[in-house]
Amino acid sequence: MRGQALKGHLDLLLLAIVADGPKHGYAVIEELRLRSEDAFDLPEGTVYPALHRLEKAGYLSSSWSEVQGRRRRTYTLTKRGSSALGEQRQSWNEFSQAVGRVLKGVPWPNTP
Amino acid sequence: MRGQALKGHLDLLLLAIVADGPKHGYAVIEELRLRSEDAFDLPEGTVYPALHRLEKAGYLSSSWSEVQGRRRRTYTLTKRGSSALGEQRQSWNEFSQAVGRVLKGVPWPNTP
DNA sequence: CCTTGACACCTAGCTAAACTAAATGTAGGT
DNA sequence: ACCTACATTTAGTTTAGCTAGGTGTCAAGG
Repeated sequence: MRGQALKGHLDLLLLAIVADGPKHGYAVIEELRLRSEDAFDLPEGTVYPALHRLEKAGYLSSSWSEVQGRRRRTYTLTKRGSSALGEQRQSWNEFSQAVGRVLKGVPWPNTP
Repeated sequence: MRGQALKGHLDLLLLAIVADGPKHGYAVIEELRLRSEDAFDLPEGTVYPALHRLEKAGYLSSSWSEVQGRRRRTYTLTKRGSSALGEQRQSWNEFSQAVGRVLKGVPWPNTP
């Protein structure tokens, strides 16, 4: 599934990563790859704009720092971001369960 | 979740519906709403073009008929569509499990 | 009779998300 | 000197899903 489409669930994933502690963009990418066991190996051009989007939306805040000559932008989950994460977890659950029901086949109870 | 984004998993859902027997577009929409318990209530502008896409891709074949004065285009899953469905089921499973792992938090084993 | 709503199909055009493909720059190793 | 890993940025392409209309049949109700 490498380099595949995240299709609208990227925000959820990013918020979930940052929820476990502030991280800079590059570290978010690594963590996402690590946690998903290589399923999500996202290009920078996907993640960085998404982080900007989330900050603009007020879900993340960022601050610059310099570590060994390299500048980093570290993101922290805001309060709004935290509640957004909660909602998005919820809707992911509903979504994935709904897909499960569709894939399972006919919805009628057993008619023996 | 009504009127929400399906984001790339629509093909899978449509193939799964038609896999349970040939159906015309309108019936696909109803069946999808039924099976998902109202989670997926898709506009025609979403479903019809998707069915056309799937037919063009060789996953569905269609034939016209007339039932009580109304013309219907009925879609049937092709062999290629059937194997595509198999693959897409698989990749849905991997995808949803990967999301699950990310949402669950840190991937390391318990360190007591 | 005429309107409304369910049935049944179609599509031009908009939007936004994910990606490609570049660019910039530091640090460390060969 | 060059390459790779680290770290960030963004202009531009693609495309999926949706909006918002259009066409037409049939049955029911006012």
